[in-house]
Amino acid sequence: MTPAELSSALLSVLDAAVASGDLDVPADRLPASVTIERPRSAEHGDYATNVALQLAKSAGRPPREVASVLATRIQALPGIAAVDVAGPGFLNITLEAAAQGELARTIVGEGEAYGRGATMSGVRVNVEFISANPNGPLHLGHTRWAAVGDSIARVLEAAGADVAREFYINDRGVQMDRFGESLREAANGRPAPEDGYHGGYITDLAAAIVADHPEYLDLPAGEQLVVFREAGYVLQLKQQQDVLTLFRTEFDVWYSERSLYESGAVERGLVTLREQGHSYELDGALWLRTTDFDDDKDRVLIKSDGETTYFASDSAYYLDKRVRGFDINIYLLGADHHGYVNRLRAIAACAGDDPNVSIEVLIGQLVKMYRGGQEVRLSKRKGDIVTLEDLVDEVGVDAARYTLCRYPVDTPLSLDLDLLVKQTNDNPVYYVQYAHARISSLLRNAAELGLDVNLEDFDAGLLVHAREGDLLGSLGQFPRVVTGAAELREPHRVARYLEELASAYHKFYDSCRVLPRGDEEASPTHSARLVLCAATRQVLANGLALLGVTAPERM
RNA sequence: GCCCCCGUAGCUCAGUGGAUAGAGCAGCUGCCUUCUAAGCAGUUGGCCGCACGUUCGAAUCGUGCCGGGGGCGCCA
Repeated sequence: MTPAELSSALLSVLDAAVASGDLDVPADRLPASVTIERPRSAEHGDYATNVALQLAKSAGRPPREVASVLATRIQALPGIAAVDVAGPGFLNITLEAAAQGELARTIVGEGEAYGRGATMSGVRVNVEFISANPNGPLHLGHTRWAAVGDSIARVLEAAGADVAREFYINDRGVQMDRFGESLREAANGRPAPEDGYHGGYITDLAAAIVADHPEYLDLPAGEQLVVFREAGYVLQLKQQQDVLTLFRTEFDVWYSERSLYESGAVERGLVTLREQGHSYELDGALWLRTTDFDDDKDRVLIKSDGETTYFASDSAYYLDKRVRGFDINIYLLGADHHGYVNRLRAIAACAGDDPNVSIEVLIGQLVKMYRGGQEVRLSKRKGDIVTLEDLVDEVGVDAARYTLCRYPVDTPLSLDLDLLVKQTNDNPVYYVQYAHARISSLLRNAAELGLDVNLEDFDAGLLVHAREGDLLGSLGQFPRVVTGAAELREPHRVARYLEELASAYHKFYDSCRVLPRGDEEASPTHSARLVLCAATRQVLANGLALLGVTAPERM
């Protein structure tokens, strides 16, 4: 029996109790679903529900009395071993071993589909993340969004949503010109301009461009800026794309800011905003009245000198996403962009959308990094940067992705590079991966003994050990963890869950022998445990896949 | 000044209003002649920043303080 099945069974019990008059609760006070949770302590049974506590007021009776009415009826359900009323009115439910053990069969049968759901089926979601300027390598901040954004997309897909991963290329504006200028100066053997970029990558890029196009150096300075800027753009974007592929983060859409202008999207966007009546002219500039929607000041779309602002691009970009038919547009932005939240929401509102539905801005706190006990400062201008590529070289894709996904994004993150470099079990990713490798090895050994994972002869009632019960209980939580992570856009819940599951497995492994020893005959218990192992391996693999981390067969 | 985030064990951090607040690391102590010891078991460690409020029940929700970080542009 899965937790979901138990929950709906309890709802039926509730309805029956009300229908028969045992409980007097108005129909509109009945819950839509019954919450089931795993008690922390084993003495509180396999599952617990607080439904009696919540209903006590509507029923006009003490919680324990409500609980006791329900307990009698729950006791009569198939697969229930015991029901206790505890504390202020909790119902603690213990399942029969066979009912609980059947979960292993369900998981092995469903395979990769176990944990996937349909709660967001039919919802079209755009997840935009990283969105860097193509004028330098992706740094550690971008790396956090790469790992988290991609995992959010994976978790949403697992919940049934139709997801597009999108990277907005900030390829317009003065930063690009500074980039071109810095490349030109480097190509000519001159130091970078005061407000330009200084990193070693500039020298390398400039050299690569000159190698391909020595004739660029013969052009006038103004033209050199343009050709170096454009050639650098192409090379740098390609480098970003390659490193993201290495990081297992694939985008469905690379959306160029320039293309908003070339395609007429900006024009169309300005027309839409004017039609909705929220733009106006003042002092020769065109403004959007975002203060109508919680922004603290109106924003300029077109400056008095005729230039469009970055905000105009943002508006046009949102309106273009809208035309493309997304129900929810998720933006992952750094903490230094929190001032953008209200104006992005105001864009949606000005366009006639409900920002509470169509726009979600996830503000992530910055990543700090320590090496040798000293904070590593990041500054792209100075070239003193730790790139995504550096991090992957040092700790590997798995450890990097897992570590970055393990924390909620609104927590500032401190990474100790020395610790990550060690690749010991200081890093929980190894603990989880080790569990998967351990099971894989065990299943290989089983195959050599001629034992297969056999669902036909599987006797769930043999899984009676306390550690087996704990493991089954943990396995049952997975679907709820996935939908919760999707709804809350918090993939770290998957990582934390996997650590719990791995722990439950290691404990089981320590006290329950799976394979027959020596000359021992293979018993039905051995077979049943083998199915339990296979189920655990499946859930570990499914969970790691949601984080973009590999599930190794051997370590 | 206004806005956002954070404050939980020595350190890094989990904890979607539930029962005795958890994990890893660090410290101490045990467990490998048979399935991976990257493991398991035990032990040490807490005014959940402070106060008041809402609730049957608050680390969690509200208000006010205190402390730390970040942000305010006809910049991009």
